[in-house]
Amino acid sequence: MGQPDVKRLARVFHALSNPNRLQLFLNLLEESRLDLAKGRVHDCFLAQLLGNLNIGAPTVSHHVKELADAGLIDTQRDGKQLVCSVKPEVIDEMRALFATASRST
Amino acid sequence: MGQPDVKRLARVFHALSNPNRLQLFLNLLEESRLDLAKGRVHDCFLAQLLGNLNIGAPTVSHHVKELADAGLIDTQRDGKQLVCSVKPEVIDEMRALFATASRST
DNA sequence: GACATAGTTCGATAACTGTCGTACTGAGTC
DNA sequence: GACTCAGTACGACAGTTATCGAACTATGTC
Repeated sequence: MGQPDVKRLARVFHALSNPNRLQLFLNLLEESRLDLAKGRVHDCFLAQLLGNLNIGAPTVSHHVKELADAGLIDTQRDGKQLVCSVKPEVIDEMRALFATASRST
Repeated sequence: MGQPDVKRLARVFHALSNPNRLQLFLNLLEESRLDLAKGRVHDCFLAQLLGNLNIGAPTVSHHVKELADAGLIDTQRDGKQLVCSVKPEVIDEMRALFATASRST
């Protein structure tokens, strides 16, 4: 028994374990929230997400692929640009994981 | 804005990015839940958490330290044994991070 | 076709990580 | 004190990772 998805979960966490990659993801998450507030679909170009980050394009590309492989984000091309979006399922999974946990009183 | 705690967050995720370490943490989390249900403090000895894990003592010790360094757990000695407990604050932090996020459907 | 833009692929490399075995420490028991 | 038990410290080693620069692809514009 035991949870059989520990490996997959670990891969998710691993994807978030690099500061730059995490920042990338948080930026995207932020964008998604904004877009939800506006009631439209989030269409976030990669270039937008970089803002702060001080890393080269190849590295970014690599990070995006890692996030996608871990199932954290979806990507698709729109012309020249790459459109990124957070996968809600993983968010739900995270929420579930920490939901029942102990609470400080 | 930009969150200044990205590095710390990344360290937390990093601590959970190894399958064995994650399993260790999940076991502890499970124990905590059980203990909360029983209305008593969680007093989980390291040895209990191992059950499934197929790794040597030195490695376990190393992982425990990583979890503690990342602020995920607290440890203290009780005689010969090591007592571990999940730090609620981090759980809260995680919950907050994923709380507002997009929801499917 | 020439050019620009946005991202990718391909090594290479320095740094980090997980695991181990061995040796150690500290607590408790006889 | 001798012994066991639970965990720790230390070094070593194989494997992984983040980042880079250079060359490449694909899309769109002139």
